[in-house]
Parts: sequence; C-alpha cells; structure tokens
Amino acid sequence: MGIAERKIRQKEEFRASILEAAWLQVLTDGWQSLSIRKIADAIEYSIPVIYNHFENKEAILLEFTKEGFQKLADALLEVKNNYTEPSAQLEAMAHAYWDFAFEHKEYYQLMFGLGIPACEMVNQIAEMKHMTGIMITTIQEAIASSKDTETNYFLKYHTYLSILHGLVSIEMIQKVGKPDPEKKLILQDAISGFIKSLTIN
Amino acid sequence: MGIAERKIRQKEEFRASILEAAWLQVLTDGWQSLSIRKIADAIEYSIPVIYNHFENKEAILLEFTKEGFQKLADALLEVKNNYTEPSAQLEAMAHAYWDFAFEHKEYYQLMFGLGIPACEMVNQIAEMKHMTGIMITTIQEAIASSKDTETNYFLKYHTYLSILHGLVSIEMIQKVGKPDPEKKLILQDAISGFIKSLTIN
DNA sequence: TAATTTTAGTTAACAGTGTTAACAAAAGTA
DNA sequence: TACTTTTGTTAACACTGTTAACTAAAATTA
Repeated sequence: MGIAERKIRQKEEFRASILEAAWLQVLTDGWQSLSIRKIADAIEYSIPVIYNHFENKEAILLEFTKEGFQKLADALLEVKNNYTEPSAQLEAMAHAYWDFAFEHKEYYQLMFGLGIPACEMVNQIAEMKHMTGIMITTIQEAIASSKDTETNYFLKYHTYLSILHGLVSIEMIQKVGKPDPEKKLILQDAISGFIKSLTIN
Repeated sequence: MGIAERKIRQKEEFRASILEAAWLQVLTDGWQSLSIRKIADAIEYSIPVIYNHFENKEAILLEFTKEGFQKLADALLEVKNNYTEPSAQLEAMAHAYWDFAFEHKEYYQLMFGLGIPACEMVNQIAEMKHMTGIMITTIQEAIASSKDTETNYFLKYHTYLSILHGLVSIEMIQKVGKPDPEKKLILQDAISGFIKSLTIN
C-alpha cells in the first residue's frame, strides 16, 4: 500500500511549499505584508487549501516561531560547546544571541514581537523551553562554580535573558538595517557586568 | 470675531472626543481591536470625519505614543527629584519605569511594540527624546560623581534603557495580567548590578 | 435680505484582510 | 462500473483603512 504513504508525502510537501511561499513573502516584504491570499497566489492554488494544512494564519506563524527558537537553540549550543568555563559560555552565548537576532531579524521579530500574544502559549512552545533550558543550565553551572552557590538561578536566568532581549530590541527599534558593529560594545558592557555579579558574589 | 475662536475650540473638542473614544476602545479590547469604524460609531459620526482631524490611523496611534512618553517622562522626573544621589535616582527611576509599564500596559505596548516601526520616526518624537534626555542626564551625573569620569555615558544610557525594557518586555510576554510583586527582585538584581558597575569602575 | 462661497458631514465605494459554506472534480475503493 | 472519499474551487461573509462624490448647513459677500 504505497498509495497512503505517497499521499502523506504529498501532503507534507504541500505543507512545506506553503511555508516556503510564506517565508519568501516575509523575506521580501516583512511580516505585516504576509497574507493567506498571497501565499495561495504563490503556490498557485485557491485560498481554502491552505486551511486544509493549517488551522489558521496564526498556526503558520507559530510554525516559524518554533523554527526560530530551534535555530536560536542550535546557535547557542554550538558556541557553548566551544568553551568549558560557564562564564565564557555565557559570554559567547550572548554574542551568539545578538548575532542570531540581527542575522535572522524576521525570525526574531516574530518570536518576540508578533508571536506569543496569549498567556498560556508560552509554555506550549517546546522549542522555546528547549532554548531557555540551555540558558538556565549554563547559568546553573556558572553558579555552581561560583562562591555563592545559593544564588537564585531562575532570577539570574531571567536577568540574563532580559538584558539580551532588551539590548536587541532597543537596537532594532532605533535603527533599521544598520549592522553597526560598534553597538556590540554595549552588549559586551552589559553582559560582562552581569557575569561579574554572577561569579564574584 | 468669536466665531473663528469657537470653531477652533469645537474642532479641538472634536479631536479630543475622537481620542477619548479611541482610548476607551483600547482599554476595553486592546490595540489590535481599535478601528476607525468603532471610533466613528462611538462618537456617532460617519467615518470620514475622523480623517478631517487625523491624517490616518497611524496619526492617532502616534498621539498616544507621545502621550505615553510624556507620562513616562513625568513619572521619572517625579521620583528623581526625591533623591540627590544619582545612583539612588537611577534606582528609583528604574522602579518608576517598571511601575509605569505595568500600570499603563496599553501605553507601553504602543510605545515599544506597535509604534515606531519606521526608522526616522524615532527622532521625530520629541516626547521620547525628552524622556531619554532625563535618563541620559542622570547617567551623566552618576558618571561625573564616580571614579572613572571618562565612562561612555551614551553606552551606559543605552545599557540602562535596554535592561529596563528587556525586563519589562520579557515579563509582559510571559505572563499577562499578573502583577507578581516578586518579579521586582529581578529588576532590583539587574539594576543594582548596573549601578555598581557604573559607580565603582 | 438674497446670492454665493465655504465648511461639515454623509453615502457609497475601492481594495484589502482572515475565514468558511456550498459545490464540483478528481482519486481511490467495492 | 458504481459508490465513496478526498481535494480543490467559487463565492460569499464580516471585517479592515481609506477616499471620491455628493448634500446640507453655515458663514460671507453683494
């Protein structure tokens, strides 16, 4: 019975082509411009077929949100493995986070801008939990090898992520499309302060 | 010639009533739900009259963005004046910033979320420059009374604002409508680290 | 006061958006 | 071949921001 398998495969390909067309649209004109109709146009099908593969537009966005968090998690893990000292890992991960945000601006804006509007949804995105898990683990390792091993790791993780997201989003708001390398000084400044307070205290 | 004056007054009142109706709509159903039609309905006029007072919907949003930055600036100035030490001022302002964000969630989300999409616009909002000016001045005062008076104040201002915005927006994303007072620990943690690095170095 | 101009406000439409019900055509099964 | 299921289409609904064309009222001028 290869027919059923072929159908599943075709369905998967169809789904992928929808996402591909959507992503192309996003890359050329941004999230705000993405519409079901444009996707339907691009794949040369009528509008309702898209609803056979995705419950609604939000489901399509959710797919990209997951993809984004997965990519970010991968990027963090990769640089983390280049270091053994937790503090060095945190610093490298901070730079990787920054680089990801500006190299994949579209992903980042969806992940932390348009997406995640509802409250319960946050914990439903496994990919996000995965990413934050990497951060939390590293924070815990840093605390474990510090003088005060009783430091609240969750508080520190929250601080770490907040600093990173704050730096990125303020930079994204102020200047669009400027890959100002000098701005990494700000990242370096903020993150080294954080790491100091984590390792010294 | 009181007629012309009365007309100007009426026009101003009309404009105010549009903003009032819009704000009511935002308070009840959020920014996403705001529409020109609903405003027109609320003030019991037809749709095009709104375009006699505002160029487009964005202009209405811009009005609230300005209002928001003005309110934030006021809040910062008020708490700043309760202290003389720049470091104490920065700490108090951080708390005021946090409080403003969650007491005026609608304003904050517009100011840093929907609004300011274009690049040039940032410097066109005088109210925003005013607010950041207050922050920058205080940072400069803190640096002036520190050991290293050569510290880059603009870098430190950027870091300060980024930490605040990061904390607020991460908190806003994760939990909607939870006034968790424990979360102020994170603010305290991050901001005291920043102030330390500002005054000690 | 009467005629004219200016202003204020309306209706109706255009060009979009997400979403879905009703139907036709193709594909698979008996 | 006849029947059932899947697949895809057309057409519509209920919205959105925005604007052109028109009418009624107000203010100005002769």
